[in-house]
Amino acid sequence: MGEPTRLKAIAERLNLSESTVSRALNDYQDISAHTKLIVRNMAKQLDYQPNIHAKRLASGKSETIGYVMPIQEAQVTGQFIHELMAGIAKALAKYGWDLCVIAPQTTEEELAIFKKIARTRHISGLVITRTFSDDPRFQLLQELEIPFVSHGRSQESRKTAWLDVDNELAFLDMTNHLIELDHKRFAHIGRPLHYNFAYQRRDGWQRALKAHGIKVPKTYAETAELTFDGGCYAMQRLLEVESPPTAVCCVSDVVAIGAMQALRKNGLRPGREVSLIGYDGLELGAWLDPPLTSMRQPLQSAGEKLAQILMKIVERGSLPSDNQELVRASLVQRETANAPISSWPPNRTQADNQ
Amino acid sequence: MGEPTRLKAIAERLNLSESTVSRALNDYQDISAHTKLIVRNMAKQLDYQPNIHAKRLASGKSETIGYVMPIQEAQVTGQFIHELMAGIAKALAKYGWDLCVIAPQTTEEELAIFKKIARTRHISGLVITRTFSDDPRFQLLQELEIPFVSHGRSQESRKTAWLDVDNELAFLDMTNHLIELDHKRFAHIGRPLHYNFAYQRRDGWQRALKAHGIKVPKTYAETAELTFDGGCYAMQRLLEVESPPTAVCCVSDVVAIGAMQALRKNGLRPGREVSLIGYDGLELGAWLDPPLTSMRQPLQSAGEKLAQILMKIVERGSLPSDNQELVRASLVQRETANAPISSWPPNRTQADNQ
DNA sequence: GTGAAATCCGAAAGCGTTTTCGGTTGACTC
DNA sequence: GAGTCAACCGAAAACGCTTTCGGATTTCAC
Repeated sequence: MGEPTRLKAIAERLNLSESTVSRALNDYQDISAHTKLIVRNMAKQLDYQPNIHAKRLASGKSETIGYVMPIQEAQVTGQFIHELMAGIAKALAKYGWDLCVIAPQTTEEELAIFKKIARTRHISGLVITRTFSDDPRFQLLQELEIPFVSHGRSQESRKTAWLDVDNELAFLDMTNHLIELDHKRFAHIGRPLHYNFAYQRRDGWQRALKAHGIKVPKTYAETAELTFDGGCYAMQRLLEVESPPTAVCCVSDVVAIGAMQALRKNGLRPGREVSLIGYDGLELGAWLDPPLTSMRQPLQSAGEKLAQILMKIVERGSLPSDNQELVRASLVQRETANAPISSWPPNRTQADNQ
Repeated sequence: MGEPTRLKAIAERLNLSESTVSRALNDYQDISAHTKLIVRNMAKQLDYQPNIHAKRLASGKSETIGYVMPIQEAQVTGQFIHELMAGIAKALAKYGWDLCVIAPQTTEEELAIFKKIARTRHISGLVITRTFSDDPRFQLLQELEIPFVSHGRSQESRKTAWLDVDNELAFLDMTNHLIELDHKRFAHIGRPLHYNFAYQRRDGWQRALKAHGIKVPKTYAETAELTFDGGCYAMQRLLEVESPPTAVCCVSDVVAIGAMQALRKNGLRPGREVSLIGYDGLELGAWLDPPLTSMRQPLQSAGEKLAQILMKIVERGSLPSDNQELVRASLVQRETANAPISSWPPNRTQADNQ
């Protein structure tokens, strides 16, 4: 393969100094247009690629951003993470930056890694996802002065950079869609604690109902673990209340899929007696019977945006608080959200007498 | 945050030279045990972290491996990739190596990136996945002398390092399982070309049949695109042959899920009239109705092994051809593989007369 | 035609490690 | 007690780039 081309080689060929060549390639102002041109041509001709380690050592910049890959909660986040990472990597590649994956096994390990990064600075910025409402990472990263951007917000994210889907709006849209289908009784399967988005999604649901003057019993606000089983149990409980809902807004697709299972077990068909909408827009929702209606957030483009925001902050000192952006999720119409049917729910007393 | 600790600081504190400190930390033979001890203690005390760029520049090693993340064929590879990457990252982290994600948009771009890496050497080895039977990457990487290990084989992989699931054995096991359930007519939905594993899986199915002296019509060897629709169409065709099969081995879970859909459309229930086994062991298979029986390969541990193999090759010059390993997939028993029922298939002439 | 101001480039000092090469000890042999 | 040999450490040269500083030209105004 031969030795790679060095700065030195270009300099010698052109009878220039290394420093001139370096500045020409980096587009310094004090190099003439003509010199820049011939240097660049020669660089191209020799297929010059700077030694990245020397560059980073000399400049003190690492041009590498880290992505903290969540692994604790595996539930179908795979697709999600994959698309997001693809977007991040794509945007970074345009500028020659690297994407380095960090996969801590525990939160403690994660925080320890942050501290290490703060000392070595071999990673110039971080993208974090799966944010919690009360998320220790936000404070630590700010203390350590590590530039970062989060996909999702937290209580602590007033002054930090983030990109988030407008969860509240998504659930407002979702609920409105069901209202337009002429449903009257709307339930919500949310998540008890922890994740920040859970609150926002429930709020969106509530706001839509309030805007239309719709009141629902407290029992309609169910919660579940973010798993298939969680959704299944929650739906089961909803079916057991006095007068069960005809439309259910689910905090995630996985939960919705669990809910579908509960419906089937009760002899009901999702989208007939009870309409369901999930959230995540997972591809696999299309493979179910019936295919799951859902809300989808853009992921690949979100990844690209995250990378761009981070580069802006790292490179150009952009203020984190100037980089907060909400994106809108869109409805993926499939077959679990339809107009209600008149025969459901059956008159409870009748049903009880059977 | 203060300046990070440098080698110099340790040297000054201990009245040693930087070179001695460096060699002490790197466990050179010509440094006394006592010196090593005090140097290490001081390093710990000052929380010393070497400047990674200086280290890599000086040593000429990058201690970074790249993972080529497939993005073209998104179909549910997300979970797959996620688990594999988690394993890779975990193993690398133990040795302080970095995992750098490369996400080429096209094959051409991928090959161009390889060429760039060959020149810069800023990545010391690659992990590639989704291998094709006729895969141009194998030859190029060998030519470029870039160390790499593949997850999956290719025609060209005789002399390269790989880790692969024993696809043939997996489908042998899968088919044997159905044979033990007392099925008599076994079909296979495979994939036409391209992917290497497709051949192996079909061969495993055929070998099991041959070993039991079972003969099946040629029409039982179906092929499909690796998608939901592909599986759906293939199953539909299988249902239309003279005497349809009672057990179907599917090349992937997604294909199997499509096949389930085709069964339902024909008023059949997967696992009753027709048994199905998928391949991949996707979590989502458990959420279907009925839950899909499948074969699962270890992914996280595969990732770890891949990383270890690569480090061994890069660091200790281990021969690629000494690093070829087959792992065995295991059956994930769920509910789509059961004993055949006597009422199926109906007598064809009867059915036609209805 | 002088001085000042631009314009352009080279010299050289880093950046923080690793690694080679010698040199200084002290112990050991006979 | 001279010579030999380990054992241990320091000096210094890399590694390949960036960036500051100043010097040499040229340009321009007057």
